[in-house]
Amino acid sequence: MKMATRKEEIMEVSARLFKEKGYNAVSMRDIAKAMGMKAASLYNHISGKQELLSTLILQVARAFTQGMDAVMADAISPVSKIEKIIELHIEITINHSEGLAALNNDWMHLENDDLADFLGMRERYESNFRSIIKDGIDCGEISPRHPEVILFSILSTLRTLYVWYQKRGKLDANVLKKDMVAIFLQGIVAK
Amino acid sequence: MKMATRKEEIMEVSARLFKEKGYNAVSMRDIAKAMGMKAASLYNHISGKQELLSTLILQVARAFTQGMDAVMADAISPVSKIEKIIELHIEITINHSEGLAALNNDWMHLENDDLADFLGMRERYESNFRSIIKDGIDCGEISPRHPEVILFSILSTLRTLYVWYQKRGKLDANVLKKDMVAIFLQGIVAK
DNA sequence: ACAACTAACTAACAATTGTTAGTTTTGTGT
DNA sequence: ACACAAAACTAACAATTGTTAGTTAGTTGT
Repeated sequence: MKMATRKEEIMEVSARLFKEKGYNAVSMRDIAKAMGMKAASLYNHISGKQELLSTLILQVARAFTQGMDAVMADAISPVSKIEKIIELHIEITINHSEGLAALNNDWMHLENDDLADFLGMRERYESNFRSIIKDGIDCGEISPRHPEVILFSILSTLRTLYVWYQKRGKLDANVLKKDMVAIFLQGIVAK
Repeated sequence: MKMATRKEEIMEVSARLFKEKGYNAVSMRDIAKAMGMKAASLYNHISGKQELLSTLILQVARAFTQGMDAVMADAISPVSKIEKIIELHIEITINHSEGLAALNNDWMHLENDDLADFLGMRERYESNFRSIIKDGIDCGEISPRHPEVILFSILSTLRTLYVWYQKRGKLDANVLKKDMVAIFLQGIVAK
């Protein structure tokens, strides 16, 4: 039985609103109105506004961490790892589209341990990605450009995927993956 | 004489704060404190918080529009145009670093005409970029991938440039440009 | 010295914020 | 039918928000 708890409903609604206007521009009363109830009633299900944000963000962050760990454990070439990372981002974009906006735009409003957890995961993620690129350059599989530029070119695109994915009328996930891999690996110039 | 007016100082300080915490998380009292004065005193120089945001964003948006117009007027190949666009973004990133954050993250808090102006400029910009890519594909200069995927891959990276540019200890603008052009045109795979 | 400006100040406002306390309604198992 | 828990409600709170009014200090031109 696919029974969504009331708490999960609140989280979905909040995620949608946060995505549209940002964490600070959404009031508890806004969330309540979208749920068809009064602000005070929300507190029967959640501890506060912060919980909404941190649950949302850390959930997605853990999905990334977990996915990256799997990629790192795989005994494949650096370029194949990058392909897997692109797949990972597409999959998370499809399944956590709303939470991704909060992660990208509102992580700085996390507090204390939640903020530290997030930053830790982000740093580990980037550092894993960086080492994949460096390995690729060292073994001659990847062109010897500045690793940081490669990293941020790919990562910026992957991180912003959620903005485009639904706006541009549902391009198929497989087409998207194939084209993105082609662009980053072979470039856009016809040969 | 390089005399910055008080209003310009306020705009710089606001831009810095908006970049760190986002428009809605910065109060007029925050801005005032950073300026070493009281919130009410700000109103001797500006009309309100909205003016700060719209001035900041529309200034940068106009720089983009102007730059794109110049590129479109140039009688060069599609790929050369894309190179020029990359240059344009790097230049704006260096000169308007702070305003870029507001443009990227807080444009939805613009009101009325300002919002309409911004959306108009953004749409025109993207549509110009899209037509350059399509021209390139039509004339065989660019690989026949989904144009939308090419567009958003490049544009996402360019738009997020400001986040990385200063964090990663000042990599030279020329190196940055050379590597980014190489990555998008030739890809990252060694040949 | 005096008038005119500029730019700071203090004090206060109405609205909105997240949240709590206490109460009533709704639904479920016995 | 009754008890119990879940989940909604009303009312209110202290704090913070953007902004205005009125005042005072500092600078400049004559």
